[in-house]
Amino acid sequence: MPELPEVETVLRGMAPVMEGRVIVEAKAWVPKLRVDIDPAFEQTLSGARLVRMYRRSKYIVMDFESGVSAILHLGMSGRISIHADAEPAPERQKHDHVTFLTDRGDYIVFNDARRFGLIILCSTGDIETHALIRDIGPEPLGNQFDAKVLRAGLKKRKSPIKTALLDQKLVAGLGNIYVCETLWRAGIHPARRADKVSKQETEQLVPIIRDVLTEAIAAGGSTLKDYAQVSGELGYFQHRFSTYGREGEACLSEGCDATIQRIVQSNRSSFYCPKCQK
DNA sequence: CGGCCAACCTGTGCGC
DNA sequence: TGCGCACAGGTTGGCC
Repeated sequence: MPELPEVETVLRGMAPVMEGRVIVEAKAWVPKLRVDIDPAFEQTLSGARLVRMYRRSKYIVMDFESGVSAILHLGMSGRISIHADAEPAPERQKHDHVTFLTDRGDYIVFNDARRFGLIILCSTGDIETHALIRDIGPEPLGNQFDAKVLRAGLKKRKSPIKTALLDQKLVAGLGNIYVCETLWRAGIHPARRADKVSKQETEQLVPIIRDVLTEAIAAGGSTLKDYAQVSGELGYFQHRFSTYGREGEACLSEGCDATIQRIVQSNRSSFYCPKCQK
């Protein structure tokens, strides 16, 4: 599920239910996900008031009034579901790892089959310098991201452009799906060396990245299996994929008669049109 | 440091 | 129906 648009969708579902609320009960049902869950997790957050939630790259940050923050990452298979005003408590499902109950009686459940996700505690003042966050590049939808920054990042890399755009140090939040979609719109072959992407192409990439992400957020993200939104509703951007998962199908570019190809780069599938992307 | 691969872990879908 | 394999939206540690 979770690249930037999916995480943003999850955040927008969680924030109205959690911001301003006291977490009456926080439960961690497992000792660790990708990293250890703080042994004091339940004690620290139970009774704490959540004052603000926001997204940084693919991380969701929850600031509590006490000065502690929780950093949440959904990994590959992480999902959040909200059970509004649930009484009695919803039965715990397989792979439900963390649960919050608010003072309004809403349950928030973090489920993650593969356990590549994480939830850690950190002082609110130390978020930006935390090892998970500090090296992340600019937010693609923010003011810090522009052609100049992107060009500087691409020029010093000899890796394929596909790999470079997946690197969170260069730009935050892109994952396999949205890099494939971006490169198709930009007409750039995923195997092209990053430092061979021209200045003009780099200038085009910036608004393309913004457009792809903005459109995906507006669609509620992409749903590959199960649900994307906290309510259980499906995102629907997957119906607008130009390349991702479309190996052997027709290129959607006007007048192009080629079919979408799949190659493997750094152990991940890349989908592209051999005619449109050079 | 840059670049590449394996590893983390479970589930699903497909060919036989 | 069952088995084995390939593959899945992310990140990182270890090795050239």
